Amino acid sequence: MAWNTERTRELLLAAATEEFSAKGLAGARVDRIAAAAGVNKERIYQYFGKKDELFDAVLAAEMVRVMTEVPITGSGPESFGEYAGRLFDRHTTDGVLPRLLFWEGLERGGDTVSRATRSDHCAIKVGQVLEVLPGIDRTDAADLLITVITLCDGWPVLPQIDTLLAGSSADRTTRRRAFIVRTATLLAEALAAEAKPAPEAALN
Amino acid sequence: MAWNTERTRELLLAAATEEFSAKGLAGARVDRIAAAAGVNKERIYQYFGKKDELFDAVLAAEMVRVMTEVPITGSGPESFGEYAGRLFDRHTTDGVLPRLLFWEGLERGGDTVSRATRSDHCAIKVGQVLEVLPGIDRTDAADLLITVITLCDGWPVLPQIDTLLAGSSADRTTRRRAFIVRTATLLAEALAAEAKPAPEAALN
DNA sequence: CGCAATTGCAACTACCTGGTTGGAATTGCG
DNA sequence: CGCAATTCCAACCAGGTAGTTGCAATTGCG
Repeated sequence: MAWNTERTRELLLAAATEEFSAKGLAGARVDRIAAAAGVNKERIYQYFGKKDELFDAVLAAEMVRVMTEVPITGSGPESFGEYAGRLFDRHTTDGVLPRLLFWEGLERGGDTVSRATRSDHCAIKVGQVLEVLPGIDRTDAADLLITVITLCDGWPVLPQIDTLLAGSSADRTTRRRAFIVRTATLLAEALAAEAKPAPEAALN
Repeated sequence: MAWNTERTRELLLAAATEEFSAKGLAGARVDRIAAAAGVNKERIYQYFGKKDELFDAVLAAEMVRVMTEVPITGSGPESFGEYAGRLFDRHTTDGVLPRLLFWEGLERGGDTVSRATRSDHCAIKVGQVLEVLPGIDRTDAADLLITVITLCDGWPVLPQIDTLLAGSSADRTTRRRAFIVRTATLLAEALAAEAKPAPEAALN
């Protein structure tokens, strides 16, 4: 054996991540990925099979990365709101994962090739929510997560909406962040209050 | 003069809407649009210039259509929540506009060609929010709209997220709708309360 | 050093793309 | 009916695509 095969793989994966994020599955060019990685074209087919499978590898890796980089910790609605803020920041400074997710949703209509590995990590995420907001319904936890993810991921992908509706003031990002954090906290509070009814107020 | 030129235009626009929604700007095929419209290829270039401009025409038309079909009416937070529900329904039964918006955001990075006409209609929308929730800040109204639009539009485009996080139970759509309506109502209540401080409770 | 695994190179296939062109056919107003 | 505007048809262009192949060069373990 010879060569550092692992390094070649990672170079390709990194270049592919950039390319797919920018241009999508159909728009990405295999030649460009190989050139950016400084690696020959056929390595892609050797290591990942075809374009589609390379995209899968990229998306899975990126999901796991972000999920571990931005954990849900602490306890109570405030903590959950603060998580939303961190996720927002992460996506604002690096919009790769949001873009990959929306590309996948649009170009493949949700028919993921390798759903298996990813769903495990997602289950962990729902578990984290239940730890921070104990007692709430599992379905509500999932919906809460979906809401926050949709809001944080949608922001870097839909700059038009913001410009059209709110104009282009300098600190739009700051305002949007604050609004999302507020939304997340508010929702978490509502669900938590419902889980363990307050001493004075009953259900409703 | 002869021929029904207006009809030709509309046939092309309808076919293009379908094609662009499904495949995006880069993925759409001019030949396929022409064939679906039962019209010859060069008509597209004659009427709309190039592919890009056809996309603009499609997106503008679709935005105006949905905006007029789903107005923001009534008064109070409940009314706003009900608007969110109607928007959700509209996008769930016909996901064309959401897809077009996300395609544009991803493929053109927010650099819209014809922003002018669309921004007018958006200003109207913000105005409608201010009528339903009088007294709230204009920026908050915009953020409220952006939030609801992101949630309602993101849903049909990101089926993966839902499947991964919440499983694939039969009534996911119903649950998601309820959660979004609740979120919209909750936010509207919070902003309205802030606008005209309650008799008993002061600011904060 | 030797040798097998890995890689670079460059050409190649087979096909698809947006956009254009020239001429013939169709339409319906006046 | 005449005629001009509109449309169809079919070929065409220049360029780009994913994926493959055969061969020579490089690498580093044993």
